Amino acid sequence: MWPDLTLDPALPVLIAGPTASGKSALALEIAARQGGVIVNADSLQVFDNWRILSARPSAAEEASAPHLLYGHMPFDAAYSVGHWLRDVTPLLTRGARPIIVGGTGLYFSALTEGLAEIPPTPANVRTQADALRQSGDIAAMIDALDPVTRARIDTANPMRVQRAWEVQRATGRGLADWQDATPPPLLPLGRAQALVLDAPVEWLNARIARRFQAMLAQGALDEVRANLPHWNPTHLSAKAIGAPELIAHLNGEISLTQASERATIATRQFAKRQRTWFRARMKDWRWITPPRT
RNA sequence: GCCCGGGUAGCUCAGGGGUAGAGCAGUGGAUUGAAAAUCCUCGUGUCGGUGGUUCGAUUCCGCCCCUGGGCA
Repeated sequence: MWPDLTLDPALPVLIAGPTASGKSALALEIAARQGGVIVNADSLQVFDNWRILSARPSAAEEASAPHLLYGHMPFDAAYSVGHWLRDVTPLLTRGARPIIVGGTGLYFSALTEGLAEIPPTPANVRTQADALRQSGDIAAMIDALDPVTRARIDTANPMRVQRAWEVQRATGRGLADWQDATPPPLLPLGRAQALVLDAPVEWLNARIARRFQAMLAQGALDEVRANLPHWNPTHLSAKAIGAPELIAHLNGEISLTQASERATIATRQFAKRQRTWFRARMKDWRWITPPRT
């Protein structure tokens, strides 16, 4: 399948790639050939409620090699790149050689480039910030920032503004200042074998469409139905592509065909954003083209 | 066959005598704790065809073609 892929069995492997590009299959193949523990680097596959919809490895696949950080968080948990980095840290020094695989570019950047050690935002500060942002007074939040942070962030992006405001408010120190004090990375590129799957757009788009139909055939609708009683759009797990669409269908708002179309389009748009991230941030990774299937 | 609508960007449609514009889709980009999130950028297309009127027609008129509805 991957004939010319030579890897050092002792070095950690990183596998990034757009959704539906075949990352998990590659990870399994490497684990089968050389051993190692497969570690999730995908922000949605950490949740326990979306096995099918988030394209997590199947139970059989998980049984064929050790898998960590998959579905280990409850559906209503808060999770972020900071949590993930703390979850990954012990795995880098203990146990089998990690094969870290996922589509969340930010997680990989945090791992290989470092992440500022900013304390978590207290709930009351978050609540205050949510209220401010929702009141539409972004300008007031921008005004409260120090000049360096203000110049560094995208002030047209309310979420980036809110994040900077929360850090300032909660720690009394500017976001830019924190970022400038970022510690060295846990796993610099030089100590890993970093692979990016370079999937041709047309090939990937066809796979995306096919995969959503396959998810439905595997029971995605039942999986979503099971979430209906506790559905809450503000949960992080509710951001899973396809979840809001299938919820809308179950509520009788749109047809299954419409839901499929919307979910497929959203997945394509997501893959495009991933490609942009990888192109810009993973120039020094090893780019490999998946075998045609 | 007759009557009334439509035929404009990949899709849905707006507009209107001086060669046209929105939404969606798509493109490129940003992105250090919501990142499957969030945000920014980019709109030339025989305005169905063909004759005519006009300085000038995608816009008005004739005919033709396609299409939705109504009457027979």
